[in-house]
Amino acid sequence: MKPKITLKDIARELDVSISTVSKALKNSKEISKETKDKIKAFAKFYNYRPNNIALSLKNKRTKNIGVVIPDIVHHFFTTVFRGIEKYANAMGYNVIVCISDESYDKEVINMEMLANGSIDGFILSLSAETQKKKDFTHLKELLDQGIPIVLFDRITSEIDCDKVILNDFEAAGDSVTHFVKAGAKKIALITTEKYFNVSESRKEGYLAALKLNNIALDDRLILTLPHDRDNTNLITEFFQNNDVDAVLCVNEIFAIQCMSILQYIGFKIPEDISIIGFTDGILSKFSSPKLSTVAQHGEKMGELAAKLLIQRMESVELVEEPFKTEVINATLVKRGSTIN
Amino acid sequence: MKPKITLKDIARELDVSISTVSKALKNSKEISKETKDKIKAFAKFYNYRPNNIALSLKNKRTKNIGVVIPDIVHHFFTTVFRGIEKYANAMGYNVIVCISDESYDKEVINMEMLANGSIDGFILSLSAETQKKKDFTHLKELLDQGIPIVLFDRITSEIDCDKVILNDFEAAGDSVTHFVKAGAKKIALITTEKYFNVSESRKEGYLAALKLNNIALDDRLILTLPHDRDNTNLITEFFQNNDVDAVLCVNEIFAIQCMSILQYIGFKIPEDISIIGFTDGILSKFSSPKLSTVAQHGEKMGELAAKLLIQRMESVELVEEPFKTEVINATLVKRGSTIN
DNA sequence: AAAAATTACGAAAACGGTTTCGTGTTGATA
DNA sequence: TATCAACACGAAACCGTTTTCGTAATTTTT
Repeated sequence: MKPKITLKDIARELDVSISTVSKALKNSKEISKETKDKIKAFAKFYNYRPNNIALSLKNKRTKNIGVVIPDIVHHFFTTVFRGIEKYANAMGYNVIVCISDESYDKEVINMEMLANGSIDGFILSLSAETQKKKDFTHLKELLDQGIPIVLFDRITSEIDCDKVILNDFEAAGDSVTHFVKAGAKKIALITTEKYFNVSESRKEGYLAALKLNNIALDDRLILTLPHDRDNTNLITEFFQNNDVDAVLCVNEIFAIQCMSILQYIGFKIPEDISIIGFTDGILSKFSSPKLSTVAQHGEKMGELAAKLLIQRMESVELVEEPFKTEVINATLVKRGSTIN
Repeated sequence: MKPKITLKDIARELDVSISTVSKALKNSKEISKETKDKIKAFAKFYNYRPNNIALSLKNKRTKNIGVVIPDIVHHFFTTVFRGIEKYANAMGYNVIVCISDESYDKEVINMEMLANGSIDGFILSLSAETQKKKDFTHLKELLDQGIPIVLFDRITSEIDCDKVILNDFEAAGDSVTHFVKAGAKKIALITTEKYFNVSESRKEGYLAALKLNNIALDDRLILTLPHDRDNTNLITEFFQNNDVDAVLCVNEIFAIQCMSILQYIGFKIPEDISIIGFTDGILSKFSSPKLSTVAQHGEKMGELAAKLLIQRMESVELVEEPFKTEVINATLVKRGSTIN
């Protein structure tokens, strides 16, 4: 076992001062070539690497980014995370992940933990509970302390910071229009209970597109499903009681469930009913027929979020740039569950 | 904007020494009650929190765990990660994630990056390239430096450290036996190219179980699929050319692909052919019929890995305990793709 | 009343780096 | 030969903590 070597160790062994060692390793021209060579050779031999913690303390920057997401076992967040990690890593940053598990308390505690020096900035997507509570004081305080934050996907207008979102409104509208062009008239929406800003935007996009296409809104064609429960019966009843020829689902799981149930009842997809789901995840690619989806480009979103954050962190308060909200354009991936 | 407050700030404002402040906040009895109260009140008011970096430098421990996994957009690794994060967080540790992306170089670079003080220990699953190369010097060096490592799932016998694995051999065998009990005779295996120790163990389990059940091995019933390519044609041909009544797949995706293709060709599942896949992910739960799978209990695996690591890190070299290899028992989840 | 013990605090070192500011020794210039 | 710049290096401060040790001042003991 050979423990890590420090500047002090090198200085002692070579009988020079610590400052000389430090300078020599940074190739300072204050130090003579011979001394530098000697020190470098020694350092190399013993595989010297500066201690990150000491550097962080000295420089007052850790080169760590804190990422707080509601859930990791979730395709969209996973892809966003990959984007963040990729970009951050390329820029020399490490990523510390905390999972809020949709809990307000965990979100707050984790962020406060990390804020005490462990990270230089945050990327986060609000937990469901935080969105319900609408209490963002923890974010405000961090921003007050000068810690930059980038919000993505699950954002709030109450906090002034950089943000990355999807054009949910337009994407939902485009899906509806796609249905209409294929001849659909009775277009259903299957969504989740409120307080998710993304679901709301999608619903509004759905409503707007109906109006745009001169289709009267039929409230009965909007099915709102509870979270974390078996929806099979609700969905089955919905399709038995309503005459529908196209369905837009705000997520992939609802879409797949619809498809299974519809096929079980005896509908043909896409001949009888077309389906589009949000989130272009693994389920969509392996269903039969393959599911047409709104691709959210999570990886791109993550990269962009990381880019915004790093820019903000590295622009050492020169001319406070105004906060940006970047919009990622979702794209409709047409597969077998729609008539194209 | 109110910047973070330090001990020094408090000391200056209250006209005492830094040491007094530090002691007061730790409730040392060296300090009089009045002084303590005064300091605590001040600290509370200004929301003082000790700087993690300074603590890390002082204590020579960061309370950070480095997690290196080949891929995050992968159900199994994601669940393992959740288990790690959960346990680590409960124990007051943070988790820094690096994705090796199946690359040897990334694995090495990331680990060396983190090893210079950023973390106290590693949890990792080897990248495909590392397994191919069989070069583990980076791990050996870290262990030499006294940094503990826990390997999970994709492990190697060449490194002496704590490990957590799945009983792949037995799980595969149990699946085969399950097929046999349901009356199957011609049992196929669909696997990946070598160098994944897990696939190898599963194959051996398959072979052993065949022997145990007195079924002669038919080489033609083992299909080895390449990584990262469209396997549709290979699978289709396989089933057209071979008479099979049960299939064991080493992962979920192969299983789902088989099921789609078989159904497309005209087979009924499970009446004509039964299927079992490894990895109890989201695909299995939403296919029709639902896929019977070998649940790997990733979360449990992650928790256990984190537990082993933290134990190792906190047992400050009192009586060097021997390294353990813990085995997680996979369980067969019987769903609609098998006759039960 | 002198000695001893306790109380309450501060100085300083340490963790591992970076960086500013001397300073003694050269060699070149006037 | 006196002056001065260049060279090569070291001392020390600093980042924010913790902790050991020293020490006045007060209280207790004898």
